[in-house]
Amino acid sequence: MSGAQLPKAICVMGPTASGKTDLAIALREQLPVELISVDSALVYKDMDIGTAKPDAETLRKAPHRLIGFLDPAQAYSAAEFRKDALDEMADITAQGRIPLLVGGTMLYFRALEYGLSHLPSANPEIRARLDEEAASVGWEALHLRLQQVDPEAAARIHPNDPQRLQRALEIYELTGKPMTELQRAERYAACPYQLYKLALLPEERSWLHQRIEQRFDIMLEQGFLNEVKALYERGDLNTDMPAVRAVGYRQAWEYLAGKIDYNMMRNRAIVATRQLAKRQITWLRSEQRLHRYYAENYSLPSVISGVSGFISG
RNA sequence: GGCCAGAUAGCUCAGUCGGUAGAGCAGAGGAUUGAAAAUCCUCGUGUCGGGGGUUCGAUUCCCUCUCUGGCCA
Repeated sequence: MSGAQLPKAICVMGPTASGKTDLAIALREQLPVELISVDSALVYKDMDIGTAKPDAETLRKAPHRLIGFLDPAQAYSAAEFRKDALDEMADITAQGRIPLLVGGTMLYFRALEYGLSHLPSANPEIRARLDEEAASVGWEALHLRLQQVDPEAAARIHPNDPQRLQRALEIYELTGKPMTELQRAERYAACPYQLYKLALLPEERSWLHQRIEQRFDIMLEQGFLNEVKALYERGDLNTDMPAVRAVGYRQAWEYLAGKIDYNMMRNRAIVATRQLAKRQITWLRSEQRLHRYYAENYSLPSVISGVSGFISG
């Protein structure tokens, strides 16, 4: 139903450790595509090993956009991603190539495809104040307050979900309008591209679990702890920052702070990665018009022929 | 070899003054609009180590065997 004249773009989705990067690089070797990363952790500089960022040599041969451009002290957002990705996509399209978006941050894919409501961006002062309030009166009290100003949002947001509670209250303070009302209004234009979405999903969860564990041990061998130590010793980073909350980094941080021992760090990091993969898979289940391939044993030629059909179709 | 303490959900453990059991973690399912690798919600039947005894009834008491710690030789 969307215009056939729209430029094309490809999405390669999948949970962490499913082999998305390898597939994207293989596709780039055979098709006129340029890669854009869709990953909330890969945006950071100095976080290479623990985020499983493609190494320098790989990036030289197969450049990825939206990788390693942000300092770990900075926050990023789905809205910024959407804008940055659209800019990169326009650039690639102007060169006569096709954007291939690869990653595992499903909210970013959604924001790109379906757009976002017109909402104010995060306001650190208001958030800090709400945190203080919550510390003294508790989030339940703030949930009650939300009930007064935006009963629908209060009904949707669980009292134990501080992050969303805070966001809803923040929006109300910034705009004087309930978040629900703003979300009902029209969203920013959705993606002005024709998307071909494919996903790598494990047929057996245990296969992914094994890969996750092996990959973390390789990261440790590659000096993951030194990488985190360098961040830790900067002194200006803390565990409230999105970068430091990333899977693996958070656990390594606790280890460096002497709060947990090495084995606990390793186990918790692996567990956190499995849980991340599970959430990613949950997103993928509800994804519409998705071309699904088994991560364990898909056939590259058949993926290529599917994508080529889309490109020339 | 003797003595003591254990053996209960995938793991760590609680508990039943005898009426077949429950937490945390793990795991699974779900939500997801400027933090999203985040933040939340829901889900717990397992020969209560094996065998025997007492009892209306034993995972709970008794005996015995096996295994695991610790102490003494």
